[in-house]
Amino acid sequence: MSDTAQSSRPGERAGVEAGAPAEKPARRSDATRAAILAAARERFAASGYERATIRAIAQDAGIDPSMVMRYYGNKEGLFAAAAEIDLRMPDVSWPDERESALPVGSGHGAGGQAGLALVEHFLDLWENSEILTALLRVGVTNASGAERMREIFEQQLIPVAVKHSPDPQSAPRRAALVASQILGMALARYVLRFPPAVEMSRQEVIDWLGPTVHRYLTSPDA
Amino acid sequence: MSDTAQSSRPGERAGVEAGAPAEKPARRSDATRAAILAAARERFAASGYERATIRAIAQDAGIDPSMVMRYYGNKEGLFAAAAEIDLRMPDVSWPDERESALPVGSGHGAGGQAGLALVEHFLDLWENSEILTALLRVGVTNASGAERMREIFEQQLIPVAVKHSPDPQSAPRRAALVASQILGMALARYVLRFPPAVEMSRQEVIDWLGPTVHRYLTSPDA
DNA sequence: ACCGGAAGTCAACACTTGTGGGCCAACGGG
DNA sequence: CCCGTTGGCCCACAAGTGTTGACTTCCGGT
Repeated sequence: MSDTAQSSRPGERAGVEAGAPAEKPARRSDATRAAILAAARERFAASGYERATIRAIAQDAGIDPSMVMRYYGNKEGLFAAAAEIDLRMPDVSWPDERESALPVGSGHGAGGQAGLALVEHFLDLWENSEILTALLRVGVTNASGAERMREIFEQQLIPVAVKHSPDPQSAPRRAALVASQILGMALARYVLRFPPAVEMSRQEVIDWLGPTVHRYLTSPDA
Repeated sequence: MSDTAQSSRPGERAGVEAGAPAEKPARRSDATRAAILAAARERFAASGYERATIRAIAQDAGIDPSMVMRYYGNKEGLFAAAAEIDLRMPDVSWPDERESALPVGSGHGAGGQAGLALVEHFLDLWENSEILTALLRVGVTNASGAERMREIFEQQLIPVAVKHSPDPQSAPRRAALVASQILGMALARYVLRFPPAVEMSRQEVIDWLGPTVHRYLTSPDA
């Protein structure tokens, strides 16, 4: 009800976070806003929603807690801003039968290029940004966090599945299967840190999950 | 440091929770203890560690918050007690090449009985008790919750993998892969509630995940 | 040089949380 | 029948939370 919050536009262009509509007034406070967002992502990723206190985030960003309120309205608004993410899923022009000069899927051969590439892409995402960890940590205990994950799943993952599934009607289920395997590995490897999952090499993960994901996407079934 | 807590023995024998050492003095307060534990599991499952307040748990159990402290020492102690779980993994005598009069894995045929049975077992576990949801919700944001999950993984899941993997040395990694797929599906279906994952029928889940799990367990690879 | 507004600080609020101490009631063996 | 033990409740504390409003500082345009 209180309209204390201002427009709330991020503005950084690093890594994964946010798309690039660009062309904003460029306020003087943009640096602070970005600092807050970065600190928020870090804290949300490290501690989840409840333990990531506004005070701690503000301190990380080197400003006063009240600034967070000023710029993002309340804690939920801050999370909503921090959890804005573009998975940058590989486009329609999928590297499916490409020449592939890279030694991708080394030991496996017929693993299915689409599956391998997908797993690879998500490993990159997960390892180069804390935002997915934050999203997962919050999504598991917080209603709006879960809602945000559902949105991302629907808007960014299902479309990919549509392009690759033999039957467009089965795409959502296939996307859910893919998500389950990829989120599950992220859970085991980056959040719960099951030792064997952590110790697996990147290539091992790709070799094991690639065929699974590929099958979920393309196998003719129901 | 304070030894306020008493011995803390559960005592119920329902569903999944706890093993059955049995034969305890049987105190007069056992009913209350069980009520607390049940309420705690419910709250932990529904809200995660931080939002499951001792006060709320006590109210659900119909007693005073201080009783929780008396019986379980502190909140962590309560969680530790509530998260005691026996997965009751099918024994060595695995239904691997059995006659299998049941129409298990109906549509799939060569899906691998071990994989199918495992997935089935976990679906049962997940749907008949809130404890696994509690464990997952807490494990994702709480250090000792994650630790508990690692213990369960190591003590109850790896042994199963050992029995089925061609190479005992690769068993931990195989167990981690299995865990990733099963936890991931639980995450998508029971926690994040991705609509397509929720709408899939039990048999569909079994048919899709069964072969994956079977491959992770038995496929000769690294 | 002035001034309006933005950026930022400070101190406080209302509330919830985990936790502990003190007190009362019921029980059951001697 | 009595009294120690046990089960239970009430109240309070200290710490930490999100959130707010008033105050100061700084900047850029006129």
